[in-house]
Amino acid sequence: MAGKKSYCYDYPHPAVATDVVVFTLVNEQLCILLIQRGEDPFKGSWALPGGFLREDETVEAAAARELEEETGVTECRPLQFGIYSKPDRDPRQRVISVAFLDCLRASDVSLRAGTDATAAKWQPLESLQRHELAFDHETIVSDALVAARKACRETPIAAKMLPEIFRISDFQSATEALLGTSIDKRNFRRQLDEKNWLEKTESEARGTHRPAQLYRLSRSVPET
Amino acid sequence: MAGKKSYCYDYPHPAVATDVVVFTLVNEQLCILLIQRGEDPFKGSWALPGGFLREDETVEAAAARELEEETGVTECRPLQFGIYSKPDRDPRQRVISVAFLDCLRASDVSLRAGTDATAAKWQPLESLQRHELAFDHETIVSDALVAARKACRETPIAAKMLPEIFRISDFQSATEALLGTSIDKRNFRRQLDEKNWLEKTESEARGTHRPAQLYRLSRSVPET
DNA sequence: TCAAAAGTGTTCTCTTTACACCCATGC
DNA sequence: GCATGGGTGTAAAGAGAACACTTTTGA
Repeated sequence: MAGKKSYCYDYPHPAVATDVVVFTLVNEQLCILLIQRGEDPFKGSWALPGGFLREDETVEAAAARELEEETGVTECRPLQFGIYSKPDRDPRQRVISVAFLDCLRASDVSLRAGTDATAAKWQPLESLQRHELAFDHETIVSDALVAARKACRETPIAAKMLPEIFRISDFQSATEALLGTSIDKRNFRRQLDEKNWLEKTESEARGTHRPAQLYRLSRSVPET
Repeated sequence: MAGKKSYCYDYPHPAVATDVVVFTLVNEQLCILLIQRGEDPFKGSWALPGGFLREDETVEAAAARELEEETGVTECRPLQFGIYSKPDRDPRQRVISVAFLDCLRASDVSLRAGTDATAAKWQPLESLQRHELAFDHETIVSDALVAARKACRETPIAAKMLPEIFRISDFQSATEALLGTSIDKRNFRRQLDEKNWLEKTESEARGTHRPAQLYRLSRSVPET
């Protein structure tokens, strides 16, 4: 592609990459997106989606681009939560990774094996085993979970895992899945209407029960 | 020094630098450390201390090293709070900056002009004018202040601006300077002894008033 | 009429804020 | 004895946690 051009500097420059921890719900279970590496090192292992920073983009833009490339989902605003810079974290060359997280709907994602990936999957966090991930991605995932839990108290990020319109109880389950705790229904609803995160829609959800008011994310909302 | 060796890669690699926002108190006023640039771009302007990441160190280590080089203060643990990666933020070349902050005692610092700096000074934050700083360092400083204010609610970081032993009222003034607010004395003391940040020393401060108990930072304390 | 989920208020506890006086010393 | 900062408690308001029953629908 790039021919044989090479880029030279007087001092060593690290490669800079972004890694993205993508959370979603599959059957009410909190999962993260993993891709299977098609190249050494760690060929065959599962790893976080990510890639190298390009010349003309910020790290935020790089993370959003990677996310779109791996999932087909556009208009993400991944949240930066860490930097990983141990000199030997990648055995090939020095790579500094800027880590991001985002939540999105599993149904919007068309899992696609990327350029250097052979497969992709949604991995339930609960059944993620130790030493299953490449590089230091285990550390990144566990830091991401802490950051996501913090974020979902301050922003409606958990709603990004839901359909465009949803019931309050859906939003509560999503939040509970992310936090790993259960929340009292009345307290959850009260705190919710002190914020301005949701707006009513005209529709209701029907089922073998009382119809439920449906909501969507407000337009004027603190993004991630 | 390094001769004419050069480092080549198949893809463009950005330079990675760390910038450190160092807070201290000079006459009860909150100040930050600035250095005057001896080279273009922005020759003669004031900027944050910082420098490039070396091959064998993490960004945290690089920030600590820079801090030591510019101030002579060892054993810092600067706190990472941001990344600045706009492609054109440095007109010479692409530089990504990982930003850190720390608090330290002005009396421990021997201000020294570094390799590419002609001078260094403590700049009172209050009298920092717009457009006075090089690059995007104004943004970095204002983000640092937000991060430092958050940190001083969670850790005794403000005490790092004080002598090794100090009165509670000193700690309160330092906290107030950092927060830019005044705090009720009794509330401050009550909240303080719910934490385990300080331990009593054997000594007292005397003056034309009732002697004051002196404290030091506890050994087992959440570092920055 | 039953099963299933929706929706709704009150009490208690804990945290945060506001506020004023006496104490020990040096001069 | 007076100026200076040190040290202390209580009440009110707000935030977070605990807790149970009625409503509406579909089958």
